[in-house]
Amino acid sequence: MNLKEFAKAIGMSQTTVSRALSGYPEVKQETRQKILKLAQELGYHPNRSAAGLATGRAGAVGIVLREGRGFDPNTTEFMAGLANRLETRQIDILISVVEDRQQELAAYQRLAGSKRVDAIILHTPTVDDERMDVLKKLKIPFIVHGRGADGGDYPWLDIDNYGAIYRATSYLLDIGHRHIGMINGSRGDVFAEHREQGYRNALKERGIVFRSDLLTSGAFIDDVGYRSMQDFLSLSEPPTAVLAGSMMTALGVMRAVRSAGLQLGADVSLIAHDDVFNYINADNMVPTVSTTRSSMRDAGVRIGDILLQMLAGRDMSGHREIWPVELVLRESTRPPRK
Amino acid sequence: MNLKEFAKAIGMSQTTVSRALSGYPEVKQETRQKILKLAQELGYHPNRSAAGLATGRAGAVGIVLREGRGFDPNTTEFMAGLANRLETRQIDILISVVEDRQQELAAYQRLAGSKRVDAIILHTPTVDDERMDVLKKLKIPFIVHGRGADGGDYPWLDIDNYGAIYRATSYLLDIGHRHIGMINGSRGDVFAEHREQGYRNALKERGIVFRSDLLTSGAFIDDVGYRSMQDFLSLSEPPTAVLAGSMMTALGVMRAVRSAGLQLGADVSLIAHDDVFNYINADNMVPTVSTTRSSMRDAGVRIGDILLQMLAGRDMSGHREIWPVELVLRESTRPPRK
DNA sequence: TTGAAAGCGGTACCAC
DNA sequence: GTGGTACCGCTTTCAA
Repeated sequence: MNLKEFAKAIGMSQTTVSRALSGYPEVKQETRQKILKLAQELGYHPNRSAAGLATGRAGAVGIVLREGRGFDPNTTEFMAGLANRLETRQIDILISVVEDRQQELAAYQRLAGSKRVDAIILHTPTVDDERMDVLKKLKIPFIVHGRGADGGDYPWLDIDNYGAIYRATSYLLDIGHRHIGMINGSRGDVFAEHREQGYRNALKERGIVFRSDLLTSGAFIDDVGYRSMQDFLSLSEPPTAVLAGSMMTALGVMRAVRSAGLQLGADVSLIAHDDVFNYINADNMVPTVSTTRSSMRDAGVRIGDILLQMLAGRDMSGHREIWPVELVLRESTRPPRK
Repeated sequence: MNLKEFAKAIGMSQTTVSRALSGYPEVKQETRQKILKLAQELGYHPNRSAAGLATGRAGAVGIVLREGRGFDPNTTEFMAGLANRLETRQIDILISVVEDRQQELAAYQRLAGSKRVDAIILHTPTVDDERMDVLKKLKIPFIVHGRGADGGDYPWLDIDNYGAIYRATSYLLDIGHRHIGMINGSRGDVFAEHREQGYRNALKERGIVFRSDLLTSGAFIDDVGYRSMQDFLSLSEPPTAVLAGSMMTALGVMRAVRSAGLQLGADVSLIAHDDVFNYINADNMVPTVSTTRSSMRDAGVRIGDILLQMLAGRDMSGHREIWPVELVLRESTRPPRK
């Protein structure tokens, strides 16, 4: 059934029906209620393609994920929050998966050019990220989860990665650690650079010399945590405390510590960054793991909010948000053995 | 730029341009190449809403996820495969997130009614699943990942959950275990029922009496594994081997075993089902974990294949696929202590 | 507050 | 092999 048929069936004009269903104010309250009810009963749903063609809006936002990186638990958690928020306005999320940067740019071209989405969400910006410029040229609204190296003139929302690691490192120094290892995110990702700065500055302020053999970087997977920790433990002067970039990394670290016959907390301290997943919980580990905590899901919800405002035509170009990160101390952090 | 403008700019008719871009055979090869090149250069992309309106096809498939269940690592892995396959034909994936079954059905109504998607992917069917009937009534093509309790007359792809657990259980019995715990998926999910059948039948064939205190069920999260295992260990006759429904569950099991001062492999054997994630690896655990293995990602790719055929108009209604599951033995399985 | 009708940008039938 | 043009179903201006 289309609008014409439906309007005829209930004895109204197409115009009035369309207005009633789209919530325009000029329709009498009573008329709207009646139409809404009838649409429900007869099962009439406006055709999205037709509406999109007429309005120029797609009613969807796009997000492009890179093969092998995209669908990790982090992104996933973020999307759950995002979807949850957008669902309230019937805005759908359109997902594309690409293999490399090249293809990603092509995907933006396609999504924007064919007007398949009204806005785009960019995530995990890198130090030399060209994507923001590309999207600007394509004239499609976008928001960045994370931030560019330049903190550019587009809306973004990021957590305080610098502050989180600065505080975590400072805390470890406060309780006496002098050799602190760090297993960071991938080199070139802005958030990882920020974390490294936080780490280095905390060390510098206490006059501790930075040791390059105590810093590794890589994807947030168990294996990277394991190998990095093994490498650390084989050093002539191994770290007495370690910062892990994610809970997955932390799992690997814990594994390496156990394999070496050491005890977490007692022999080696650990603070991991926790994006808060429901299927893996720092409080449930043995020992419980200290974390710098920030909810990926909440970030998704908030970005959904901002997107909805952008779609409503509000100018959000100057919007920036930096979320503080909690430091939650648990059993995995103790002063070093004498 | 729209078709009219573009066609005029390159001195061709709209018809020819449209046909060339959509790959219709009647256009001369040479003409097509020229048009393709020009479109690229001038940055012309057909408007998807307009094309959708004219063809009645949306160029997207939909998948509805339930809050708190949807975006787990399993679904996520599946989607990566799916997206990868659909991308080759520029079919997008549209995601909706809902809170309960009620809302899920409403989402299908909306997706189908407004012709936002051309097909729908259903996953994790339950024993009394009404969704397949709803979609049939909505007359929208769909495919099920998993299968209904009735193995109904719609396309589906599933792994051999029954066989996987039957074999795993049989193996444990073969090497001498007589008390085998099972931490299953959520009650009511068809795959979990199949697994339970496999478990029970293997026991029955060896004349082992089923013990209800050795069977638990719940979400595939670390915590459920931990608690279930703790409960098992507190029994007067605890199991000497355990089947875990997922790798997340396995992590919890391992935690409980360690907490109890026991050693995996030596004191308690473990076989976990592994959907193959890249960020957590059974080979990397200590000890390495035996698994029943099936790639969620591959299933996503294959479902993408089938969907593309359905969209091409092929009748797939009788399509069924059951994938075998590998049993991979590692260090976590050993004969019970005497 | 309601209605008639002109687009929105493609597709695909029909003619050449 | 190529081109003219009547739709596809909704939104929104303009008029009543």
